[in-house]
Amino acid sequence: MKNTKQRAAILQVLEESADPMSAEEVYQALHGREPSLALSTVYRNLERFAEEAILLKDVFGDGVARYSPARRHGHYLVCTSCAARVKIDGCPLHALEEGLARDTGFSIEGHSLTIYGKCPLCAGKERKAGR
Amino acid sequence: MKNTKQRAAILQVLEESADPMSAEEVYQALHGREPSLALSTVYRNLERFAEEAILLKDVFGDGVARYSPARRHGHYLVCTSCAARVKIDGCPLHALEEGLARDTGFSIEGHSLTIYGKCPLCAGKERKAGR
DNA sequence: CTTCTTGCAAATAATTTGCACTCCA
DNA sequence: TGGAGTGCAAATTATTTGCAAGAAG
Repeated sequence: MKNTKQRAAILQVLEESADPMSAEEVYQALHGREPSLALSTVYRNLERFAEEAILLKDVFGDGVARYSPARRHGHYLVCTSCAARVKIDGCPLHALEEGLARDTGFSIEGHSLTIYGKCPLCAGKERKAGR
Repeated sequence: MKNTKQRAAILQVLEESADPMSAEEVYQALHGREPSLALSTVYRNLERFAEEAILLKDVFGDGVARYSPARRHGHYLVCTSCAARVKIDGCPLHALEEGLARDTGFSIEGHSLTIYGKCPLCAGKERKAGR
């Protein structure tokens, strides 16, 4: 994999972001720095990085794929009303994965976990509004 | 929510399917039974059912949303090469969710969990081919 | 050099939406 | 009957792809 300016920039943006980003968001973030960068280049490289396990690809409920550095392993609790997000500390799955690998012969590469619910604010609003 | 022939048919197909289905798949499955059914109706109702928590919506890595009966709670181990799927028995998350609800004030509605890896067959092939 | 990448523009594919008509409650 | 639900076709939106020009090793 060749080392290009565009690739470095894309990875840098994602490293600096606290949240997973969509292709469009990465593209917007880079318009200042790299005015000629093409959106398709962003797509191509995000996909490529995901294949190489450098980034983690996650398709959210809205149908938009978002990416985050693979090493930064985290899961979120997301509100289905306002999309507020709370990070879940710790990951209860490593133990499970070991057992699965043993039982199925799969070599585990990763996992995607998101928990959905209503945050206290939205739960309150809905109760008042009667949905 | 009114009870229509189309809605009943859509739910029935999903109940009978062992695997989560996309809108397109549901539509195809019903073409014989309900020749005039519109694809947009399938989309609208799947989305509606998901809102009502009757179905569980899950957007896979290929960007296609698939739905399954919400009561049938299951998680899968999927091969990133051939898409083979193995069901994971038991769900280790209910305990985690209780703790989260207490800590964050969220009312938990559900979660989505998929574990990725290579199945023994594909792992073998790649070793031979040298990727 | 020569192969991998990029930019651009055009092509896809999944999903959504406007509108007139239909059917359940 | 009245409004929720449907079918159809057109519109969106995210993502992909072909191709000629450009840059990395």
